[in-house]
Amino acid sequence: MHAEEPPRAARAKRLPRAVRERQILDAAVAVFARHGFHTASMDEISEVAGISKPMLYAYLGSKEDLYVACLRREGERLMAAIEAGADPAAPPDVQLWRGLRAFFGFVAEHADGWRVLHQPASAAGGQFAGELAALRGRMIGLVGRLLVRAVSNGNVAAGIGAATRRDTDGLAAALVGAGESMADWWLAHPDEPVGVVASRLMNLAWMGFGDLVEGRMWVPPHKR
Amino acid sequence: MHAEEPPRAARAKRLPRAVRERQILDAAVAVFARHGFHTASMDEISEVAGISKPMLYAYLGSKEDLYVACLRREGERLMAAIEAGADPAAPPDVQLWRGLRAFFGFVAEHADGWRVLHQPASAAGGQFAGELAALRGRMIGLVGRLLVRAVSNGNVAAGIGAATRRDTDGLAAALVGAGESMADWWLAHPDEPVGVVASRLMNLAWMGFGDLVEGRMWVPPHKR
DNA sequence: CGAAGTCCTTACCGGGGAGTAGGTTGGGGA
DNA sequence: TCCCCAACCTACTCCCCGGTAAGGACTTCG
Repeated sequence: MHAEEPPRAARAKRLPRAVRERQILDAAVAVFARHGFHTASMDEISEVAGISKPMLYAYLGSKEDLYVACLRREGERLMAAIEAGADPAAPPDVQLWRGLRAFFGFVAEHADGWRVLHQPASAAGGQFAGELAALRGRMIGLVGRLLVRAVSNGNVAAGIGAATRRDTDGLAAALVGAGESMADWWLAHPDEPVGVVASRLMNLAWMGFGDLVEGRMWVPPHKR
Repeated sequence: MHAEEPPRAARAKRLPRAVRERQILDAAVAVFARHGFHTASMDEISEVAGISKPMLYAYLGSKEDLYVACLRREGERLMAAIEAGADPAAPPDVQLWRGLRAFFGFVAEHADGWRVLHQPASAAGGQFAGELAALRGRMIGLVGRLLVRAVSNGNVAAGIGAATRRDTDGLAAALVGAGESMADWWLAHPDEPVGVVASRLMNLAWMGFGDLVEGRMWVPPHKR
């Protein structure tokens, strides 16, 4: 039944340890990004890496060790990307600008790494991912319509006038994410009263968007 | 070995179906919140619910069905809480204010529900939860220090002067969450160039915080 | 009292996947 | 040329956990 065994020379043979470890980590990141930790199988990782299973254990240890290794490598890469553009001498707004550029740059270049870092979710086969996405979509839609209404009551900021719908959708997603994140933070600081937390986010969100409505924008220094 | 079998009357016996279903869902939400979907076992859920395993399957179907039921119930509760305070006649800022209050109110009263909805993560036994939390902490620290520096360069907003450190930490968490969320949104709209996404979040974040630095605040109408 | 139906349990099955035992190949040194 | 060791694979074992079969007890109605 193993009639047409492929020449097998296709799989580069007997590589030095460091190279193999890189290959394995790359494969693991890809698989973990697609399936999440639990649904990912060591068999699939070994297959993607073009290697047999015992090699994984010989080089990277248990499945948990391997996952931690992925988290560490991608995490370090992310932090390195952000800190690379850091310039403590620059004014705060420029620093923030550069940090955001670096962050989104990382996401663009290492989408799988970002997925591994951010969504240990996606665990099951996209089944209740649908449920969650639907709920999230409803909330984003709610906020988005609110923003659209607010925009139509004020002056549309010049820079975002062209693709308003896109902008409001993206901003709505950001607001929802900010709310979720602050909620997590709140769980770690339970002594804060509701009003303080809510008004803090309110100040962040509304004052920012209020400025956009009135046509004030932050622009990168020197045309970039 | 089953020497001192407890009277077992402690477990309320022979309850009507509706009550049992509520008990089961409550237990499932608690367990899923603590362990995530995959690491949670039906045995543990049945134990927490004070019931035997086949009852779960008789009443709620498979493990996935049960999980979906939890998502739906908690999701509906969340949406209901938010929509309850909605008043389309109110001005946008008041609407947003009420929505935030309702949202955080839900999180406060149904922390487990929120966890189930938001972090299908936490999958493994808090092991690499630590890894992720550490990375997130570094990023929040980075942003937090940036905000502290920015505040000390401007006028401290009157309302947040007392607990500046807390405020900046919370705002930093919110900004990080907004960034993560917008990153996810971006993955669903890959045609957007980096600069557009980054500057959109920049406008949201900085203009909002810029106002705070200059002492301008949004205040709830009529002292609430 | 007996029949009927519902609630509930113990005790098991089967599959999938983490982890391993042991043999095989190929290259570098004597 | 021959040996030896490191890289590598095939082919298992074993456990955990989702799911179920088959039967027991309490309650209610004729």
